[in-house]
Amino acid sequence: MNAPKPQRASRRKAGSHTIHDVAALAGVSSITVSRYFNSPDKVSAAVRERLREIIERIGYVPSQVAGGLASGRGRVVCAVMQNIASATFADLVKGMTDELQASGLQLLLANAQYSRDLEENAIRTFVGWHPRALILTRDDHTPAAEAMLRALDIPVVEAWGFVEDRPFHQVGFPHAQTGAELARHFLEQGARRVRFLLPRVGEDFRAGQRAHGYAIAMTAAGLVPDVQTADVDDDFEAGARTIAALAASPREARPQAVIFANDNMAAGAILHAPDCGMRLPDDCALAGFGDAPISVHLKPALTTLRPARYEIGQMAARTVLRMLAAQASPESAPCRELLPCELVVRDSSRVSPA
Amino acid sequence: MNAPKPQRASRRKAGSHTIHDVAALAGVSSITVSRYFNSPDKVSAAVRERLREIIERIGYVPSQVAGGLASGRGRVVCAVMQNIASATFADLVKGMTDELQASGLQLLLANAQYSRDLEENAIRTFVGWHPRALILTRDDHTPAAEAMLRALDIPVVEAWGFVEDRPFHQVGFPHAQTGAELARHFLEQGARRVRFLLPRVGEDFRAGQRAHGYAIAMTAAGLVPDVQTADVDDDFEAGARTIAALAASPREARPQAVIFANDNMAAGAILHAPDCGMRLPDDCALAGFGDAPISVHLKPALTTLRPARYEIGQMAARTVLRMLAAQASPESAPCRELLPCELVVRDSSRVSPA
DNA sequence: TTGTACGCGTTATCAA
DNA sequence: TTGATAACGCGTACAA
Repeated sequence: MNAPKPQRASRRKAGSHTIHDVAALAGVSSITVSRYFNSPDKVSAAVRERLREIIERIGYVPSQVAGGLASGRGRVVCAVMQNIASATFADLVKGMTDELQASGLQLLLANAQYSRDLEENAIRTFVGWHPRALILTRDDHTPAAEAMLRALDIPVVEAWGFVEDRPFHQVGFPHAQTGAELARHFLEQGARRVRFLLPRVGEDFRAGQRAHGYAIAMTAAGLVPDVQTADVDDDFEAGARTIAALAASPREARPQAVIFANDNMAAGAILHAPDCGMRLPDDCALAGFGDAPISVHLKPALTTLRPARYEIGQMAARTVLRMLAAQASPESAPCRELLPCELVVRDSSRVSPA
Repeated sequence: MNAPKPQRASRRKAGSHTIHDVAALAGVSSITVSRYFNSPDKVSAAVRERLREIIERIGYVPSQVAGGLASGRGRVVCAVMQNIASATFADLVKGMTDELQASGLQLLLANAQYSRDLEENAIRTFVGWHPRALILTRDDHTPAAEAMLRALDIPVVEAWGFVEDRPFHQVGFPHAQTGAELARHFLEQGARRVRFLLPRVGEDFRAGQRAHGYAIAMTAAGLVPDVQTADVDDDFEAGARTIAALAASPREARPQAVIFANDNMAAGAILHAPDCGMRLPDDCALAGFGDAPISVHLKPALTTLRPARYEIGQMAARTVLRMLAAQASPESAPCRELLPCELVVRDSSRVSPA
């Protein structure tokens, strides 16, 4: 007497197998197949072998989507980069993926292009993916983003920079201090006139932080900071113009040393120096930032700072894994991983006696 | 007289809202909230406004995981890169994300490090995510990978290279032809002795393809190909050693032109040339590949090939979007998008009269 | 070691 | 325009 229930059309996609298909073929229940993947030791060796063969034969792959929904813990970690295509962030990404891959976690990437608003958008999108953790690459979020992060209840890592008094894990190095370190490198050699050159495109706010550190160090030494900004977008060209301008001014008036905000600007200066009759480092000492592959091959070889890019990405991922393994409550104190940003002294930064 | 059903503990996570929470607050059913996001025009303006306010207030974000499972169409596109941290692949990734982001599609990345086996692993992992499309960066997959791809029933794009007779969409350029183009550039200037220098680390098989194209062009001109391999890993160092070796051999014996497999090797040669007393391009003409930012600033400026990296990534994503929009059956002929790889002639490649 | 029942948060289908 | 119901594919809780 059963009223025939209206038969719903199955929404299943053809071609794709499910855990039930495997179970049916093996003559076991689907939960056994689930255990085969998630805790194989709870399945008898005989069944295990039978399942292995069937899974291999039909090419079954468990659905991450269904699994993530059912368990409430998807295998996803999200990261917001500031400029995916730059060497810095590409190296960070490689460090993260190398580390996460082994744990079966997928990295979801977004690109914020140094914009706080784009970062907020990315975070909002990521919330919908219910990630296990979030990796960011700045610490000055929009209020809305900051509110979302605090409400999230998952590990949040701020990588690349390294600041005090944040509620989130820090993995990186303090940028301002590295700027100061370069300044002192020149001051200790007796230089008094040291300039800092920022790129015209100001989106990389870390460069500004390094300039700030430089300014502090200069002031502390009783000197006047001399921060200038390039007048062209292309970093190499900016460096070339800088050295040309120096060549045109009398020796007593020009800086004894120039700190470029990045290696490309410094490389532009070094490559163009012969054309202006500037002999480096005798006529002017130089330093850069980033330890670009070419910096050691320039003549003179470029003094620069070497941030542990790959290692920061790796450590950010490792911190995520540690927090997930520890089931750490978000209340516990955030991790603080200080990674090296080494001063690499080469020929370009030798200050000539006045 | 209802037998009290054993009350199951809810597995819901605290803090996170669901579509039902929103529905309850608004006094509508959950499907209406679903419609608010997926087809707002089917919801009355009054309800729409009420929902907007509530969603904003509690910070609700729809679950991509649940939505993907229910609809069978997750908002995911997967891409397998060969070396995430290299400028080439970083630019490709940026092109893809820029294009996909606007469509609300998430890019899942994997790194195969030029290994076919790692690529197969990545594809297998990606299958579990039920992506809407797959973007690969080579065309010579393992048999198992090839089988998976053919069974997948989603758009598959092979980007960066560009070959014939593949069942998948092609977006890129033919690498062998660009090698031949460089060879002809020198042959047309009257050079007879032209060398091709490969990096020692042979993982970038595209360089090998360019060398092959070079060899064909040389043979076609009745000349003997001269493909050599660097004896150090560092590309700059390899270039420097090459120029030093040339300087040590008599002019009649050494090549009139050298094609370096990438710009870094060529840059190493140019930077080291003055130290060996080599005057470029008079003593030897040079060319590279990749149009690195520095190539135009070297002295002499480097002749090189400029692949449309970003545009290839962009076009790969665009092809994916087109196929998804068209609901194209996998049977229809694959797209073929040939993107430019322009020869950029600068001073370094001027061949001196014999 | 294996199985049953149900829930995860959303969307497709059908009905009103 | 709105809603009730079932289904997506899997994991958890509990029972056997």
